[in-house]
Amino acid sequence: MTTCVRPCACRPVLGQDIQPRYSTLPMSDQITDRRAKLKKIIDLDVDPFGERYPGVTANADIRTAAETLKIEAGQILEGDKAVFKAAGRIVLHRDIGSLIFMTVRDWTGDLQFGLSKKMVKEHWKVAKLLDLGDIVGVEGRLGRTKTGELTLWATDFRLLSKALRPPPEKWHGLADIEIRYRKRHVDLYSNPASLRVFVQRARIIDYTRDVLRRRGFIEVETPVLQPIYGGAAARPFLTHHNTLDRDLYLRISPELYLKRCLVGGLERVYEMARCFRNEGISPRHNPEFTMLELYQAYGDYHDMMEITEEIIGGAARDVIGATKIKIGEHEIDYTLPWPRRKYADLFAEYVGFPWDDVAQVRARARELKIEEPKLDDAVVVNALFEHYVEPHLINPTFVLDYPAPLCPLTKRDPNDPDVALRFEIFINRMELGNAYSELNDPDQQRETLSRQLRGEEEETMAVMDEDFVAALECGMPPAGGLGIGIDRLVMLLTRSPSIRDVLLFPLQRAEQRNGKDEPREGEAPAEPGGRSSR
RNA sequence: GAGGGCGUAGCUCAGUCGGCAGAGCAACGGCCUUUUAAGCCGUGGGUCCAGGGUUCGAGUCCCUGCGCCCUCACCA
Repeated sequence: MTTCVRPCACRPVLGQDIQPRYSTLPMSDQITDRRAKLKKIIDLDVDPFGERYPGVTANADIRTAAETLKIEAGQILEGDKAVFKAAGRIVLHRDIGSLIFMTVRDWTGDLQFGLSKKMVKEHWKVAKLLDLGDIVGVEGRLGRTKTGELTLWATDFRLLSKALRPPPEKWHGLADIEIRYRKRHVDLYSNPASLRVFVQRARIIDYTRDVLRRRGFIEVETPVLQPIYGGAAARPFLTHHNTLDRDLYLRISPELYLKRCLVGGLERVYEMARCFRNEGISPRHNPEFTMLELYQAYGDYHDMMEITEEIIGGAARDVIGATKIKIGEHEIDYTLPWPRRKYADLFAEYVGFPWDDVAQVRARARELKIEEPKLDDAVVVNALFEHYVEPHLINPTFVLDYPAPLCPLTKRDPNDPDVALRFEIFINRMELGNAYSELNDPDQQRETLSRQLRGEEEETMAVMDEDFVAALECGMPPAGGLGIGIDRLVMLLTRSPSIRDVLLFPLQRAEQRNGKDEPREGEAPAEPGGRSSR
């Protein structure tokens, strides 16, 4: 049992010990100062960590209300309509003797609170002990200062939480990218733009669910722990269940389970699926990420194109409120409908010859120093496609009808067995979604899962899942299926250059604690204070 | 995994040719009833990411390690 890390029943301890005995962290001078203030506050018989504070109006709503109230500069309004209760974190603080102005931020925006010695009376002593970063609540009257700034003049004020650590620099916020990812809580409260990204992320996901609900889909949850991984070509994470004494994989895709749902008669299903791939990390790749997958019985990949447009184009229009959104150097035009281009046509257009001209494909690959002899034809073709075509796919573009060997889970074109009825949606050169007319022929499925492409590493190769094929043998309706990378979608719509900017807590390497960071739990605390040294 | 860049006060950043470790914000003490990144006077604060080397002398040059970012590869 570790010592108590929260002031709860042991709160009086805080009043006695300025150096709290539970902390293993080095105490900077600023933290020492704040703890000294904490003690003073407790000595004033005030709870520095507040309590329920009901009836708060959001800062943005107070601003809206103020527009209809017509407040003159220098005026403090009389009457019930001017009384508001608000709360938030102090982000700017101006102490002018017996008057304090503070800019207080909640998740809707900022509002100036005004505290005067005369108005807050017995609370004044606590008010003088406030620091940047503290969370406060105020009940008061709306007014404007003589410079016209909307101000909530406190008649009552409460300290709702003392901040024992100082916030980052008030103007620049937290800029160090590494610390923004490692200490996201600090990033969120000091960088409003970061907070907004995650609010918008939630709205985009809500919007997606609304679209699917309107279309009659139900949300299901399928296993993350899977005895056999499948549904994509990727290296999995391996874990182990002790009681069953059995190795399990973290899913790389929910596909094979969602298709079992189709077999069972759940005709329209989707999942916001956290997936895990044991691959490299990049601005577009995180080991865990969120993929929307959905399956619609009796549909095909054309239905999936409609849904893709409705989700992505709709979210741009209705959540972001724009049909054109700039990211990096490009302005993406989300105006619907989006062009449908055949893979074969794009290949011929940008590479210069047909994709099924094996001799030319091999020759070009050799020029690019692709190690083509080891690879299957289709893999080489796709390498050329990625090299020559994908850089041109800036505005949303559906790429249709892929070489069949690349698509083991996709129905073949009845008129051309070399082609699979699959599309990928590209935006800003990035693959955002992937959809099939789903293969529902169990014999063909068994065959495509058995066949391995040269050029794939052993771990990423499709794995035969007999249980899944047996499910297909029970009869799966013809269906359209779609996967959309939610993180990538959020990146595009929020203009975020890295997937880490849209994940609250992206995976980071373990810290070795050289330098700027703090010792971990259980390690010896550094010498407190530091003032005496040197 | 390969290549390139970065790491200095709590935060944002300077630091010239190798010659006393700097600024702003934040903090601390003082003044101030209308501030807007408040202002003014004063004060404290550094493992220059870590370890080694070169040198009379290293934040600076060299080597090794760690972390982050970018590009590439794998992948979505």
